[in-house]
Formats: sequence, structure tokens, C-alpha cells
Amino acid sequence: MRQKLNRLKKPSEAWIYDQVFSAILDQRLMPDTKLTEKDLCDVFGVSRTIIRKVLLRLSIDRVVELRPNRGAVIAAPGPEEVREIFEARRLLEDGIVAEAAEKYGPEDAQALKEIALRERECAYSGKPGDAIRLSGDFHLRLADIAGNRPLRELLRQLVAQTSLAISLYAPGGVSMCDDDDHDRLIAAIADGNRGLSRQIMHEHLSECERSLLLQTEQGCNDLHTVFADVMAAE
Amino acid sequence: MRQKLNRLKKPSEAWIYDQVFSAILDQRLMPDTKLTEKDLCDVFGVSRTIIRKVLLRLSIDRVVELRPNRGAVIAAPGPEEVREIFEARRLLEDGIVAEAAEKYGPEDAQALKEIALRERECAYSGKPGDAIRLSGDFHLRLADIAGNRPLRELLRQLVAQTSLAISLYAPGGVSMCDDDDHDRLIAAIADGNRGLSRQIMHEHLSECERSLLLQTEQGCNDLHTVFADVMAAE
DNA sequence: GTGAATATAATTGTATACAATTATAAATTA
DNA sequence: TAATTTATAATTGTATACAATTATATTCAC
Repeated sequence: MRQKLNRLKKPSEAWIYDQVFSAILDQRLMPDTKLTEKDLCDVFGVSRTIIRKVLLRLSIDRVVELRPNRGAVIAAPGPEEVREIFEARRLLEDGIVAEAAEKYGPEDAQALKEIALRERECAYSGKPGDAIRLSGDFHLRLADIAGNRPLRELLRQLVAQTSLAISLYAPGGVSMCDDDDHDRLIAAIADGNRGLSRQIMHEHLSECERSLLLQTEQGCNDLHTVFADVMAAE
Repeated sequence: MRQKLNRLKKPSEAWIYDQVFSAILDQRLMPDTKLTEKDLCDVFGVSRTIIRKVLLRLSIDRVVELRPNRGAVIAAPGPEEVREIFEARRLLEDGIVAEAAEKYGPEDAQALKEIALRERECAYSGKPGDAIRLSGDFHLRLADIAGNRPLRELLRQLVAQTSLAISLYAPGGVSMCDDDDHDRLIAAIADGNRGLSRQIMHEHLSECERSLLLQTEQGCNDLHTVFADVMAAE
């Protein structure tokens, strides 16, 4: 609705990136969907040059897969890769939140509470895509507070991958992060309690991972894997 | 020498990336050097399309800085950012090496020793650029053993940034990582000793950081910073 | 001669044209 | 009809042309 005006101006690379990413989070773009360059050019009214830059950035964030000579598709990380992503996040964020607990100032608390509130609103008003995005913003804000910029950039990539994983594996598209976790995290950080902050963060990420349907082999299109147990029984 | 033949074939994007990166490690390209697209086109005999992809990848690895409308320059991370890079590496690699100590197999030891040996050879035969590259390969190989692919990709980016930092701040271009550290690391991992491996890795990275000339404000072109203490005395 | 304003050149950003590759449809043969 | 081959169309990869921007040189006033 607010984009009608943009019809005249040319949309920027960053804006197109966000639009595609949002479409993935909202499950309007499903995994393995092909992203034909020409179609995206027509949709957004820009040349292939711009679209290709967007696709390259999305592929760096592992949200789309770029197959040489065969175009781009929405990525479909398997259960094992999702587990690895969460393991990586635990490693990074245990450290980040501990640092954030030390460097945190009162003005940070306000911003964190604001994000957590909006996240809850979206979760309860049928906007799971926005809720996922805000959950990611919350974790990135913690990295901002911790103040290590290279580390923040790495986390940004992991958050993007996690967001895709959630929209893939979360049951019924429901927001999955328990909002109370975020509130309890804010309290622990405000207390400057490194150990408790770490513990909550670690458990929070593990809980998120557990809530995903990673046992079932959904999203696996490889027939060999699908029928592996059947054939083993023969 | 081996590239004379490639004069006819077109060099690939990945090869050009490596050539530019190597030039940086060998200090044939110094920080703040401008990378004019047309010049690179002439040098490598490809169109700007390819060069721009290479520059985009290098900028993602924070090895070159991409300034809108003003072209690309070799990045010049300041002392503070270098410290953050090392802090991030300690966080990631403490976890990686602990995992590697568990999953390691005999065939891995051979590969690690091979890399450590070649690294030492390069360090002592006046090839600091190659030594830096091999040191990075050593750490990435540990990530391979640990077996977390998303985490390995993040470390790859940090290793690239570290390599640039070393070539910038290492005294006299000397190889800086004490090779004994790598050997001791191999031994600890071979023993499956998680705690010791972590400890050696952590201390190793801290030692690397300390050996850099991060106190002096060399490489800082900001006049405000340069004359900050002088003006404060007035 | 110095500094501002302007003109010129060089460089980057975007769109498009063409080549190479892959996917799809039609035709041929068993 | 089913499978294989061939022809056609669609798509991606690369190079280049043009537009927009920035950098450099020149001119002019003081």
C-alpha cells in the first residue's frame, strides 16, 4: 500500500532484498522456488544488473542457493544444517550476551523492551513473518550493545539463516520464540549478571531449536533419503 | 610462471579474487590503495562485470572497502577493529577446537602436520604472504574437522580479515604465529583433550594479537586522532 | 598568486545486447 | 507408444553502451 508511490522512483537494491526476504519469512515464497531473473526484473522494474546483486547478497546469507548456469532458488536447509546453525548461534551468542550484560546502559533497556513488545504483538495478531524478523532484530540489538562489529555481522548472517529455518520448520507458522525468554533476558542483562544471561540465552536457543520439527524429514526431496529405512528393512 | 598459459583462457572470478588477496598479503597492495575497475579489467583481461563481482566478494570479506560512487580501496582496519576481530576469533575458535578434539580422526593429523610444516618453510624462506595464508588454512582445517559448516564459513571471513590485519600490523612482515603453538595444538587435539585444546587456542590467538603493533597509531589517517593528544595538552 | 567557478575528463552505476548454456518441445525411430 | 534425437525456446553469463556522479584541470576575478 505504501509502495504505490514508489512505482515511479526506482526501488533500491536494499529494498528489493528486504522484499524478497520478507516474502520468504511470510511463506509467500516456498523453498526450492525458482527465482527467475527476468521475472524479478519485471516485478520490481529494474534491470538484471540490480537483481543479480540482490541474488548474490541473498546467496551469501544462504537464504537462496545460486546454482551455476541454472539460476537461483529459495534455499532449503536440511534438519542437520539447521542444527548446525543453532549450535553456531549458541557459541556466538553465549559470548555476545555476556559482553552485553557488562556494557549495557539504561537507554538500551528501553530499545530492547520496545522490540520485545512489538514482537509479541505481531505474534498474537497473525503476523508470524514480522514476529520472526523482530525476534532477529532483538538478538542483533544485543550484539550492538556488546559492541563487537565483526561479530555482529557474523550474527546477522546466522539470524537470516535461522529466520528461514523457522519459517520452514516452525509448526503452523506460529511464532516460536517464547517471548518470556526475551523478557527474562532483559532482566538478567539489566542486572549485569553475566552468568545468568548466558544461561538464559543458551537455554533459549536450545528451546527454539527443540520447538522446530527437525525430526521429521520434511523438506527433504531426495528420494534415496526418503526411502532409506524402507529399503534397509528389505 | 604457471600462469603464462592462462593468457589465452579467461581467468575465473575465483582466481582473480585469489590474486588480489595474495597481492594484499604480500603487501604489493597497501591499504587505501584505490582499485580502479578499468585498471583491473586491463590487467586480467575481463570485463567490468567480473571485476565488480570480485570487488563485491572482497568487500563482504572486509578486505576492500566499497565506497558508493567513489570506487574500491584496500581496507585499513584500525587497531580497535583488529582487536574486535581477534576477540571474535577467540569466541568462535575456542568452541571449534573443542569440537575438533572430539571428532578428530588419525587422517586429520596428517593433513594438519602437513600444513604446519609448509607454513614453517614459508616463514623461514622469506614468503610471509604464503605463511599467513597457510596459517589461515590451518585454522580452517580445524573448523572442517569440527564439522559445523555454517561456523566454518563465518571463520573463513574472520580469517581473511585477520590475514589483512597481520600484513598491516606485523612487524617487518615476519610470520607472526609461533609455529610451536600449532604443533602443540595438534598434540592436544590428537589426545582428545578438549580443555587443553581450548586453552592453547585461546592463548595462541591472544599471543598473535599481542605480537601486532596495535599500540602505535600507524595506519590511522584521521588527523583528529593523530593530533588528539597534542590538542588536549593545549 | 590565490581562490572560486566552470568546463573537461575519468570513473562508477545501470541498462542492454550478445554469447553460452540449459530447459522444453517436436520429430524420428524402433 | 516409449525412448532417443534434434530443433527451438528460455535463461543465465559476459561484454559493452550509455547515464550519473565524482575527480581533475582550466578559466576568470580579485
